[in-house]
Amino acid sequence: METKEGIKIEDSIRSSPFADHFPASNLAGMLDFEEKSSLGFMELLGIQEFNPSIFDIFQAPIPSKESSALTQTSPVPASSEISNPPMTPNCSSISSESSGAPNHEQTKAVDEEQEQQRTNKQLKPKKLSQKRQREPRFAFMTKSEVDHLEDGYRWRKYGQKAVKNSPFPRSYYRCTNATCNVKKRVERSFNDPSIVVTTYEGKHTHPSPVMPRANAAGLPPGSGCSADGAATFALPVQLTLPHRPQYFNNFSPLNCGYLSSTNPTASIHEGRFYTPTSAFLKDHGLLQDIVPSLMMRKEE
DNA sequence: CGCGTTTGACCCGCGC
DNA sequence: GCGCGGGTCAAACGCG
Repeated sequence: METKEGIKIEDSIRSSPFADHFPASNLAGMLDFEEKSSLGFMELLGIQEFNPSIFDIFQAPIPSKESSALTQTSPVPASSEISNPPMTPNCSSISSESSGAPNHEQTKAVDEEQEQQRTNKQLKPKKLSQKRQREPRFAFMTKSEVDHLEDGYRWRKYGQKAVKNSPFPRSYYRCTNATCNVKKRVERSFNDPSIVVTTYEGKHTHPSPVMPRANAAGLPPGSGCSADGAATFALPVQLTLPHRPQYFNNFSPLNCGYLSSTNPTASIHEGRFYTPTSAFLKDHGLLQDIVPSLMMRKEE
């Protein structure tokens, strides 16, 4: 499944708009860490964890199938992927779920016919089968006692499934904004129940409803949590939660460019994972200030 | 009443 | 072709 759609780590790094901010040595170190570490569940996400920058997903999508080469260490499907074709930035998402799928008016009409037929046949006519176009995905692991981490957006749960070989169910969330197509999956690690794996899919088409300080802190429109789709995440923030999650590894969106560019070893804090919250709090006190600082570093 | 969660059924893709 | 597992739908329900 998803293992097929992994991304090539190094290529992604090099193609990353943040590549300039990752000294080669740092990158190597990070890769080494990724390769050498035998982290159990970490391996499950090994590739994605090391996604060089979440911003790649939105700025320079990478073809998935062609570039998948990183799954050799992942016995279990990976949790994130970059699956958009390398078209122009922002090419995929805003046009809703059907975007990218080859469905035009004709197919739409056909679909409606089929749907009518289904309606006659079944009690519960379901949505028709267009080829599902996967949005870019991005996953990270968080050490937290709460499953659903606050990330600045409002989510509505639309499903929950038992995960094979895991006692923990996987929850499916969708952004409550009607125009927004972003989804996320939340599941706990089988190996370490204290770890929450969150997988985002898609792009927010609206500003974060609870990130008022983003703009105030100097976030230019389009550079961060804005509606124009340049970047789409509100980075997970834990401002109000009693639990302070620990973001794992280099893959955390929070250390894309920030920590890695300053201290390559920071991301392997405690040998396994890194706690960006505390690090950021040192300098900024609030995670909301981090996002702008991250962006501003890019500008430097 | 509106919004979010729960949950069983259904759909779809993939591997065998 | 079939079965399995992931993903989604939508009715029912709960809560403020």
